[in-house]
Amino acid sequence: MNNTNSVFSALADENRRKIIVMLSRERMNVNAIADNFTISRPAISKHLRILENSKLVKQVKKGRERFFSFNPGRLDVVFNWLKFYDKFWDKKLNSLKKFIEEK
Amino acid sequence: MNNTNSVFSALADENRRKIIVMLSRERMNVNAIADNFTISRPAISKHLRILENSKLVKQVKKGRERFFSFNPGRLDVVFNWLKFYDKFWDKKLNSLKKFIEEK
DNA sequence: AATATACGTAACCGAATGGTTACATGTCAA
DNA sequence: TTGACATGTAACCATTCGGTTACGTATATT
Repeated sequence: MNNTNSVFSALADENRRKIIVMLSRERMNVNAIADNFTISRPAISKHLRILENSKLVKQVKKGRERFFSFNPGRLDVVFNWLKFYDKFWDKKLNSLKKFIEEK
Repeated sequence: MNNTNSVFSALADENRRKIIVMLSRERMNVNAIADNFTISRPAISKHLRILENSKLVKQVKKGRERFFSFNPGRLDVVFNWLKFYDKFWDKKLNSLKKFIEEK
């Protein structure tokens, strides 16, 4: 699967988006992630595998645990695709200006 | 299907992303769209239905033709989701500044 | 050494996805 | 009004998806 496909389809699932938001705050092991869901741990494992293949998250093994963390750089795939529509960015300029000025 | 899901999964297909890019340049009828693909016209119709349900494109009937056009405002769904990760935007500020200054 | 913990993997299942062909319908053109 | 054209819809099919339960394996703990 090509990069853009893998990223967009990884993001097309609500549970996976939730995992990403969680991992953006702190790295977590599989059980810690699964505790936030009602679905089974193997189901979470599958989602993590998909996220990993899309490179939106990465994994480090530590003893018997696997710690997952968010790879924000991978959002560039989305960001770059969004750029195809220049007018979209024109419309966004004002809010982005505000955002910048607040920093 | 909720808004975010419908938009991200609409974007998860390469053919549909290609349709969006095409429609962002000009509105087109179904046959004109299908001419750019090797898959069948009914397959294109299905993709258009999905894009329409996600509100990424809209349709106007004119005689026996249906003209489809891109609804850029709908990309806000993606944009807004991307905002969950503030640090992502911090990193983007410089390039966006440039972009703004060029306008 | 025995047991508990943290995961992965396999096999399975129903539903959704992306494609096809065949046909129906509404509109334009001769 | 007959025929061509633009498109939708239905039925079908193989594959993928998101979930499950059962089991295997490596690492800690006692």
